[in-house]
Amino acid sequence: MSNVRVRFAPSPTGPLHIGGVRTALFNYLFAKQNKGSFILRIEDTDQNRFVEGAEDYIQESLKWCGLSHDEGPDVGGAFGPYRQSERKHLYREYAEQLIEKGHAYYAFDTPEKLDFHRKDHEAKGKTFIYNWHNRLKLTNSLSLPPEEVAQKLSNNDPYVIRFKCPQDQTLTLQDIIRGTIEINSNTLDDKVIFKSDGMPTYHLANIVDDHLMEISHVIRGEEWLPSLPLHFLLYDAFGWNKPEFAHLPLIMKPTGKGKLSKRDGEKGGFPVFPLQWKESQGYREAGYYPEAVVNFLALLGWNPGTEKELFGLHELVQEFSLERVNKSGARFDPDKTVWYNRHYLQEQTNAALTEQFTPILQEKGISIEAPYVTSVIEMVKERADFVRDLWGLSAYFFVAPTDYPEKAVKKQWKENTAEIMMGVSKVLESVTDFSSQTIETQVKDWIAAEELSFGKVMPPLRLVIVGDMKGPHLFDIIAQIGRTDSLSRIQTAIERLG
RNA sequence: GGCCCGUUCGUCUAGGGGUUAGGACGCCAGGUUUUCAUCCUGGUAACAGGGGUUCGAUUCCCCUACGGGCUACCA
Repeated sequence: MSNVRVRFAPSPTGPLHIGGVRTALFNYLFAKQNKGSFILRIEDTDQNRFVEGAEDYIQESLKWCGLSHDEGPDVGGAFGPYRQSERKHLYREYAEQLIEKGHAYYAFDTPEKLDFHRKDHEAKGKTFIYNWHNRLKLTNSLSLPPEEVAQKLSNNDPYVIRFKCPQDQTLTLQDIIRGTIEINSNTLDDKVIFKSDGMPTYHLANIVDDHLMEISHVIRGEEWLPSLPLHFLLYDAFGWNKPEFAHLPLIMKPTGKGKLSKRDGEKGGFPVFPLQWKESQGYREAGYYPEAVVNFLALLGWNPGTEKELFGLHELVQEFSLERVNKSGARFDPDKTVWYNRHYLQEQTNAALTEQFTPILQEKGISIEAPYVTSVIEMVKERADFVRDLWGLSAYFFVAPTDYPEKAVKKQWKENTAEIMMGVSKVLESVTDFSSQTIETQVKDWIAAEELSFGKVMPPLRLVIVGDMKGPHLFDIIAQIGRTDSLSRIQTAIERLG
């Protein structure tokens, strides 16, 4: 494929949704696979919906995911500017070009009037469509005498420019994912392409910019499929070559109806945004690795056709293909995202995890040398899904237990347990080389010598050392916390439990 | 309502005219660990329904149902 150029074109109206991240990802993968360019274009033609900080948020999100763009508002490029608001001066000329060619017309109908028509039709159980069957009954440069049109224009009467949709045509559309789609042009409406505020609508700006920026493939969400006929028509009206199109399936709610929304995240306790946005937490803040987010997003709607499902970004670039993207919407599965994160956490080195865990330890008021933390991590990391899980899994390595679960005490603390623990204390005091292996051998020898059973010694010993019936190999823990701490934990437990 | 897109285990999906319909997540059970978790092994569970076409359909076609999207001077 020669000269692939794709763009991710979000609107800065709020935080980037996880579905938007996937659209960006698929664009990125396709571009890189074909040695092409991945372009970021900001579609801010609706000044009413502009949200402060949204563009920065988009940039930061893409960066966090590792999806760097080759051209964009921040890095520039040969086809700039990359914000549509900064390209404003371009669009009117193209809209007027369409009018000259007879593909578009001025329309003077007020929003109130149109609203009335729509409500009126609805009341009668019909749908109001501004197109071939009624455009001559409405107020526009097709229905009005030329003098009156000229008059209105010179009066600066507000107007929009509408695309004149052709009549009685069967349009044949091509989509890489969906194949051939046929549609009757009579069901289409004369979309506004240029607004009365002097800005183009999405449709015009999109086509003009994709053309000017020499976009080769338009990869976007399925919500755009209904406007594909218009876009085809627009390209033809301008006499331009079309890019290829691929409409991605949507990401749906884990349960219930409709597409994934901010509310679902709040209800289900999982993020729907890559980064924190106001009160909504992001994947980053929730402790996800970007590798995990990229991996599960890639497999949501795409698969390699093999049983492999662990992919780094680089592997995805190699193996991705639009042809293997599914047609149907995919329900979002929060459990699987956790599973992916777990995988990427296990892949971290102990040193990296130590670094990631240290801030959490500091928050808990623990300051201890890194090698200690690293060996603790080595012991507990296989149980963790997130770095933050590490604290719950390892707190007893840093802080001696202060109380013991009632249930465990009841089950493990018998009449002679204190005495047995005292005996274990003596063994621990006498162990010369305080390593896990040595401690284990000597304690076991002692148990044998005393003719005790493991069940009478080990469970209560775990309870006093850990403060709970959980954790790694007990002798590893004892060796890790050291002789002094171990002895004092046993002492404390005897005092408390009698 | 109209237009368009879709429909394989609960979920993500593989597959494809004749298969024991495969994998993953989740769930359940067993094993390991004298703990908990991990881990290992196994199990549960699906072709939306009805018509065609065909020797044969889950696979191709049609209809229905269901799901989804769009239907703004929003993207």
